[in-house]
Amino acid sequence: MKDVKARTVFVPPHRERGAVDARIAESGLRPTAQRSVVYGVLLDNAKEHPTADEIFIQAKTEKPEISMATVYNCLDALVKHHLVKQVHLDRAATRYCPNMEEHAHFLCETCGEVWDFEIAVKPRMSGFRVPSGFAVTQREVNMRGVCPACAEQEVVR
Amino acid sequence: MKDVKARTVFVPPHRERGAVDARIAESGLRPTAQRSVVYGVLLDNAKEHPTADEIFIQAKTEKPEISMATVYNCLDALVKHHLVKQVHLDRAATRYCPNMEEHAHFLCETCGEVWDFEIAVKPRMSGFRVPSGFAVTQREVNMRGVCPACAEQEVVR
DNA sequence: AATAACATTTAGAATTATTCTAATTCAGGT
DNA sequence: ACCTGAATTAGAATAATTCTAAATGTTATT
Repeated sequence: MKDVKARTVFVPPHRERGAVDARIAESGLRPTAQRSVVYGVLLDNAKEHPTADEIFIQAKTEKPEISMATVYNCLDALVKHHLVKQVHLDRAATRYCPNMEEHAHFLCETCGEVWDFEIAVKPRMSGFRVPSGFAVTQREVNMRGVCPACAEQEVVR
Repeated sequence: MKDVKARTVFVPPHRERGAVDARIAESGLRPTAQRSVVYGVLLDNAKEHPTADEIFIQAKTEKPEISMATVYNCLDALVKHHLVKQVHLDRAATRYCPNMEEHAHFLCETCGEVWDFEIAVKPRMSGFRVPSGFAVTQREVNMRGVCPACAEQEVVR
């Protein structure tokens, strides 16, 4: 699997960078400089579903003193406050996604890129029956397979 | 989150232990002693969605010479041959599931147990639109929330 | 404005899951 | 029995994440 940046099919609504602090505050979190940078980086790179590490590298260009531990702290805080969600596609590093609309992820097993798939019908995890008594607060839908570009190459080969 | 064994709502069809080797062979894998033990342990503990580590501990009681690397090797082989699937619920260790029927997983965020949720309608990842050109070979649906037992306790408290 | 109380950040060490490596063992075909 | 390749093994190595303790920053209280 090549080590390539992930792209997306479904482009999440873009958020103006100036509003980042406001959003953080609205969520109930104190908007510290570090949280702003981390969330900002994530918003700017939503399509790439970056890992903590990738976020750290980018955040460092904006705020060189930031530490890896802080990136993890901030991400955890953002996740707890529902501004960001984690994507667990495989054994590899967790990816982060600031698109909070219900959508699925697709991992191309050939090139490693990650894509967003939107839902057709409204929400509701249609098809899955939640037994009574269980309170579902979060859903994660992941698919794997081959993306169009890689499928093409296989034919050629 | 307490460290508790996982239970299940949906009990996967039980497989007789004697047929384990046959199944492995059918999948195209050579049924070695280690693969039999690993797959057997997994079938016997399907409800618990064990981690590689937990499988290792159990496998060791049946075959003391088995090594952790072998458990990983076997699990990888079983996954490749579609006898087992990986479950990526969070940052923690990957869990393994020998129930290959399409179903979802539910993680109780309070007690840490994992449950199987069956699908209501037939298959088809209904609700999610797969853009044309993408070939989906595998799906994983995970939910998180609070299980009945934990919900009960919260009320009491 | 000073102080106390608390939250956040930091660097680096520690932990954990997983993968890698090289040597050894095993199984099937000749 | 012997050869060849596959599978297994122990242990080292790696990678992601968490932990720790100290330092810094923020807010509330006086």
